[in-house]
Amino acid sequence: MAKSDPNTAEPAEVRSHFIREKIEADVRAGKHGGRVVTRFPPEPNGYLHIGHATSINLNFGMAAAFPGGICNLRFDDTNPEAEDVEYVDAIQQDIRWLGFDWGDRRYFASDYFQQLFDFAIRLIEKDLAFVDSSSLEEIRKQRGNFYEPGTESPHRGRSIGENLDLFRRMRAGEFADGAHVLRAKIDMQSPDLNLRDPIMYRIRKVHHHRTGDEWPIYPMYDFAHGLSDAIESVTHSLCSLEFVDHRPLYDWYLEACETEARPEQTEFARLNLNYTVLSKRRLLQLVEERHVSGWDDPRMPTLCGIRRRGYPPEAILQFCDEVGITKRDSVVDIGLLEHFVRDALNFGAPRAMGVLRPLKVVIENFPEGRVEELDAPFHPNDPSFGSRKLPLSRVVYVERDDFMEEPAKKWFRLAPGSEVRLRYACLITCTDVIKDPKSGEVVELRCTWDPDSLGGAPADGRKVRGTLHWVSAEHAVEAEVRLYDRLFKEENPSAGGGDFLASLNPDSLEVLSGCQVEPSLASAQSGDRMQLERIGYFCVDRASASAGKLVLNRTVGLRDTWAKEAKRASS
RNA sequence: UCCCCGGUCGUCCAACGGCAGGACAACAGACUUUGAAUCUGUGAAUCGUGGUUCGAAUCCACGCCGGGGAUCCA
Repeated sequence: MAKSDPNTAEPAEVRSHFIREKIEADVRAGKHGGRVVTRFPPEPNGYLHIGHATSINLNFGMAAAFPGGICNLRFDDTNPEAEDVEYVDAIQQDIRWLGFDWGDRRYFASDYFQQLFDFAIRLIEKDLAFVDSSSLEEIRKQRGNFYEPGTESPHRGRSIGENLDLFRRMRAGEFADGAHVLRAKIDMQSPDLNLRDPIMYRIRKVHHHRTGDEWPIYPMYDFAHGLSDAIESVTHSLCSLEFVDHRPLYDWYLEACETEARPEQTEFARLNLNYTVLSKRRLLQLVEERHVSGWDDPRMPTLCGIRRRGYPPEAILQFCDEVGITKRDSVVDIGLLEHFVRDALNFGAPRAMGVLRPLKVVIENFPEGRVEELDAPFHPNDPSFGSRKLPLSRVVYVERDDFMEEPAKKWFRLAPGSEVRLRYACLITCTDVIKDPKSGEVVELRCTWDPDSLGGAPADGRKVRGTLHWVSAEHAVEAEVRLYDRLFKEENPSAGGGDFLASLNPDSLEVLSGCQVEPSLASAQSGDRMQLERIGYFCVDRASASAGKLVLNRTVGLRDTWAKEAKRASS
């Protein structure tokens, strides 16, 4: 076998990228004392999705790639209005699930509110910040626009003493929301609008999920982020491309505050995937408007969603590595993710048999009451998985789709008169087709078996092309199966500024009840993954426990070249 | 009209002045008790125009195309 077991295999050769190269060069040059400290900085205002996995993998991965490297988890919780502990908990769970560990280095930007405040005082004392009492509209007007420079605030010339006094009183809660802001004194003429006297603090008398009502003022992202990095002695602050324009400001704050550590910001392109949306706003909308059952709906691109769907974390990591890190903004085919999911599950998931849409088959020359116990391996190419016994009896179920009354060409499954193999069991030949007299629907097949083919191999060695999955009717376990398809019909649901909900795929979920699966699955536990042979990979949904029945989620289907050919022939 | 970042097979990534290569997808075949997996093979790209150079995907200029940037969000 070319590929070995994923548990023992070397990780695929490490693909380099410009950030890894930069860090290597920095370490070689002894920059930042030769240390590597990164951080993953989620805002706790939403659930993590597959796009975040790129950043998590990068930040934790780079830290792990260098001796002594560390990666902090830091919640960027400077805007209490949207943030919540619910998200903090979920985010931690998702990162752990991906396999990363921040040790005891779980931080919050809000842990630094006092230090940040002190930095702000220092900037005022250096006459690099001032309290502006302009209204929101006035400040917006002062900022100018892309084509016109800004104008200085009339309060820009306040004395240091007055600024200090005002800012302290802002902190003390003496003023109403919006009465004043603290602004950095930079350059209203700058072509980079971020440098036009950006706001550092605003008054917001709202409850913070960690600091409670202690602070009536909250720092803005640009001020808080770089300084938080500096406080943590982060060396490499990796973020997405939309912050490129903020880098001069990031550096300005560090310089102005004369921080000891001088972290460097480097930007990379965030992940885009076709047939899905990856914006917090849209994901939140899907949840709130009940287009999906929740954040962990298996159709969601959230980490909890794909976890429930059955995607193994190592597949996601491999996907991240394969996609790489660049500054180009690109759209990755969801098929690549599915490839890695299949790849991981092919090696890691035991096989089982289950019939989604049962068609009854009576084996007429199989004695009533006889049960054959047949040995079937849990994995065709890995004996370490062991095997189980499959009971074979006179009545079995096969997949409805595996029978064609008028077979297509190159069809080698069941059809009147055709001989097929029941996997690991025996050869059967279809002798009769029984239909519902009213509807004409095929309701039962009558077959005969070759008793000398027990186990699936005919005594005379004749070739039988078709092999079908099946279950013994009297031994089968009933299950509900949820078939998932892509959530959106369009490659880019958000294209053209139109309503992304318009491209929601109405067939993204199909629930099948009355499915029949082999008895060994009766003991399957929530989260267990398996391949249902010839159909796809599945995992046991957490609803199984409460529903009192087996509920399986289809993680991803098997590649199906027959379906592809059939589709081509019909079109 | 301003600033910033990008443009390499259908898609994603590599090639760091010296044979444009890999992965996914596609296609053809081998093997097969999963029409899976595996194996073999095929087709498929440097945005354009100039310039520098013995030699340019790579450096320079101009153009074109795409993305981002004006919140008391991050």
